[in-house]
Amino acid sequence: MKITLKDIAKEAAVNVSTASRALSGAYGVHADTREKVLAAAQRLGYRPNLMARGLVTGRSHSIGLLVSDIRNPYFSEVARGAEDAAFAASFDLILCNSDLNPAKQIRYVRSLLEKNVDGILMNSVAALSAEQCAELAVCGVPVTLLNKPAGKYPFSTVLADNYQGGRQAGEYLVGLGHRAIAHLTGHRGHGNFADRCRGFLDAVQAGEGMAPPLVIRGEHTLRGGCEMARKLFSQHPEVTAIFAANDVIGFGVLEAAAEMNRSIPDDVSLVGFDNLEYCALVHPALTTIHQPKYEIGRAAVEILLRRIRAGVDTIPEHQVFGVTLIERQSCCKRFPISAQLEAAKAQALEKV
Amino acid sequence: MKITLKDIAKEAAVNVSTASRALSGAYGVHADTREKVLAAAQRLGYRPNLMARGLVTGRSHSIGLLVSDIRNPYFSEVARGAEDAAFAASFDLILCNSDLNPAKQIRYVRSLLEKNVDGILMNSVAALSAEQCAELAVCGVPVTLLNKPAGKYPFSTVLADNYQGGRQAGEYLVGLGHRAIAHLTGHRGHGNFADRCRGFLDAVQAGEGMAPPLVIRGEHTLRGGCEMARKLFSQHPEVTAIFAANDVIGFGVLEAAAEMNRSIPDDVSLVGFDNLEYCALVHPALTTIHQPKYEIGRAAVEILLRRIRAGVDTIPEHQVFGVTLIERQSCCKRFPISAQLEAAKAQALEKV
DNA sequence: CTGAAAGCGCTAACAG
DNA sequence: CTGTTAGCGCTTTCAG
Repeated sequence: MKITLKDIAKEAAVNVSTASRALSGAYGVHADTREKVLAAAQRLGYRPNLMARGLVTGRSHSIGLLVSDIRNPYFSEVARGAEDAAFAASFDLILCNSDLNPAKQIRYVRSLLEKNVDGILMNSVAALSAEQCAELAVCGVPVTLLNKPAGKYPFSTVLADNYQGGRQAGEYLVGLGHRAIAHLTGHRGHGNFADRCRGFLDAVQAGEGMAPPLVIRGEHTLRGGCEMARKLFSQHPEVTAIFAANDVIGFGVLEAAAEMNRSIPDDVSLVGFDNLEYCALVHPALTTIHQPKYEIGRAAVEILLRRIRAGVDTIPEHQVFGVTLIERQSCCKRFPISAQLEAAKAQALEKV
Repeated sequence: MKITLKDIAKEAAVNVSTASRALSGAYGVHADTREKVLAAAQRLGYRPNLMARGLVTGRSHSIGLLVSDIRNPYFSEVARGAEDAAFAASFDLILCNSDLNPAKQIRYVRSLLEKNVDGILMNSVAALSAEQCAELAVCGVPVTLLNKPAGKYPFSTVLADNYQGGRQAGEYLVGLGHRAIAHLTGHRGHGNFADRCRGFLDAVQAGEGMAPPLVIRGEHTLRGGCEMARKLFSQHPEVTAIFAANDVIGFGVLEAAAEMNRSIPDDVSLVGFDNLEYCALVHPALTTIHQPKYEIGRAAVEILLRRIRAGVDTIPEHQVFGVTLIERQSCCKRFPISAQLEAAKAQALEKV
């Protein structure tokens, strides 16, 4: 038999509303009565029913977290940061794995809304149609997007500086002397990947004597990375460096390389993105672009929480986190055909 | 303005109760009226309020998942399996990270109960006191434990055959000729680790000419594994093999070995437990005991769901999954002092 | 088959 | 400061 407010009101010989006030620690209740109520609640082991409370207050004290797949260590880091921040604010986190499937995504959102979540955190609205985005925009609760610019919609966003990251990766590889570089990324329309790609392409195009960069698209998973790399290795022997749009893809490249007897970094250099813990453990250790995953998750719920308190109609916040290149063992210097060109440039510089 | 049942009742010119029945697809409502109601609901974009429904039905259609840390790839696999099963049954999953902290754990449980979750899935009640376990046992919702025998409490359980796994690891290492083997594990009282340890010790004790096995305890994380291994390498140069209680600890050993210039497997062999995806990627690839993580998560919620439907007072189910050793590159054959002994045995066998 | 009414447990005016 | 009174949105008897 569950203990309700009514029970403790009776026990303390007061009205339920008084009991409610006493327990919610509000003003307007005599110290003595409060004591009495608190004691009764204690004695009976009272636990409030949050559904009932939620029904009247309209808040559930829970937020939805929609990621493509929690098994991706990137998302488990983000999720942990998010959950810690939620816990600190006494909010619960409802975990949803969308697999980037628009139907699943929208079904999750609707279900979260039916449960009256106070806010939604989501990874990718990539696959969503305009109507679906519009539905989200007016759903009545604040939404913050992870790693995706909000575009014209009133969503808050928290992102790593994906453009700069892509650019740094590109510049690094170009600086190492690579002239034929491939980029392995996810399917088109994936927001953060698009920015990484742009940054990378800009860096490559700024290099001299570069072969036109090759962009290969596939699943952004270990399996996908492996498949893309197999294709690349067999069809494009000329490329000497790869920029993988995330570490997990990079790990797939490592697997494919081992399979096909291509040495990394001797035959081909590899740069990843995310700086997962496992980068240091794989062989060779993966050079990558670091982004603060845990902090992104935390910041995302903090921003969401602020907006929940302030109201959906307040203006959305945006936060971008810097990224840095972490050098490990997956890249080598190269002196390809353009070596002379570089030497000449060096001479020119010395004369100045 | 949110659309309620009342709105659609008015729109369809029926009573709310009729609308309710029509929408819940129940018997006892004329086909025509049902059509009318469904059409109205469609037109107005009606979405039921699950808090209100839950308040009367007493069910929330959500279950709590309590793990120590979702960043551990073991748990993200389990969580994904669990979430998929929950999604299939239209249940939501509330993610909680306990860090094995009893205070946090109990706070989560209480908060879940206040939210009226229909069931709880938890990883470890290790640190819980007897009273806390008792509280859980009578909390009113079914509980299923992951990787932990239920003991005397009425919890369902889903576990890998941890004893056999530990035993297989031990036998494998003994069979390879190792005579001084260490076991790196978590702190005492961690259910599944205890069984792995027993299995391992039994295997070692069954070996001939074995040095007494060394058991070192610490955090069951990469950091912890690293620390334990550092200690081991510096204080016990005689050990030639390590059984890590899980892969993550094993990864820590790899890191420590690299740091201290100990070669794995040439100087010391290493076996892990879990068979995480990253085992194949680390260097050297980790030999380990495979357990079906995704399936464990899925089975756990399926069992939980069955019990939710049948009632808390039904008898708990128990399911154990088999494990297998996966050979990779982290182990070497050894011919230590006891080589003669083995040779002698071999001769003896040949004569038979 | 359908409507009326009660109530899930709680909060929030509104009087007193 | 405290009690009374309404609901929140829904399901579920209970009559009709």
